[in-house]
Amino acid sequence: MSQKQERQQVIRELVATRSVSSQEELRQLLAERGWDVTQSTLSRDMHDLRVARVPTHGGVRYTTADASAATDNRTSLASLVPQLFLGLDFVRELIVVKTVVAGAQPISEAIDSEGSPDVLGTIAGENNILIICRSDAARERVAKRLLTLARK
Amino acid sequence: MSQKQERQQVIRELVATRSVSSQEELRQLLAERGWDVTQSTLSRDMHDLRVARVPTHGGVRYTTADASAATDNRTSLASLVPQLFLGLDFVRELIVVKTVVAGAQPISEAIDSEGSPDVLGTIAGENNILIICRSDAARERVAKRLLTLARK
DNA sequence: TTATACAATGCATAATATTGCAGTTGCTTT
DNA sequence: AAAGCAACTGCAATATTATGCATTGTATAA
Repeated sequence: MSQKQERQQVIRELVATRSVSSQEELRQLLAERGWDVTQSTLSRDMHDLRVARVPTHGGVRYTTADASAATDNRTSLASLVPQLFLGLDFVRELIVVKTVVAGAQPISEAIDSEGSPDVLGTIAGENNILIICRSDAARERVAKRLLTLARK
Repeated sequence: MSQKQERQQVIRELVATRSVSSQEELRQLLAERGWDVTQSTLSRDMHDLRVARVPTHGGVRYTTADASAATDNRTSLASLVPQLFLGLDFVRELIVVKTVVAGAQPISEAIDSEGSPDVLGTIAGENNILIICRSDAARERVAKRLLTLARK
């Protein structure tokens, strides 16, 4: 994955999980995580990612489109993940997938319907999915697959 | 209906039906229709109306945001927990939190939005939350924090 | 390796949007 | 009608975001 793609993935997650209100603020959050770029680059990233700037009660906030806008009856993981996936993390045989708002349910269903022997089952919240895998090795395969799909 | 309200209604329609890409452009559209205001006022109107600025293929356009995007009702754990928390239990890197009815969702969101590295993610049911932590040590910290907040 | 083509990025600056402040307008109360 | 208030708005100064251009990085072909 190129630097740019990785960075943009991190941006998607940051913007979805925190209340980022300027590109300069985002630049600092990225810097704390080791990504050193200028505001110019972020302006371009935000455009690439179609991250919207929406007014909130006392200011503004960046946000990604939610699942309702991105999903039109598509059900395969391959078509869902690039749109809805924000990031994942894991411990032992558990994977936690972060998604855009309302993105957990459709992805979760898509995973379940694949009936993979690696996956015991999934539980979806609002924007998190818990995937219970059969083993550490299984977890590795599942995580890798998702990450691959995520970068279109 | 006040001038302001009428104007904002017109703005809603304009923004919904045309591709407006700057407040200055909007100002001109309004001027053609007899509304003479400065861009400053439009900035305030856009905020009142929660009109989002979203990047498109070759530029940006304004669009009315849906409620979820504009709402910034992220409340702090510190204020939520004393009200809603009932107790917790854990095993390995998992914590199960019991809350009052309907208390799981808000606490869950508050935890997620903190973006703690100790927490991989949370899944909320009606009055139970599953918190997936990064490690046993992380689980200890998170549990301790919740218990501390609970007795304030 | 070197050359070539193109993507990615920073810098400086232009384009846009936000906001403090003061003046005006419109309402309500006395 | 006059006074008191709060909402509304313009102006000018700030703050934030976008972008042209030059440079640097990267992948590919020779």
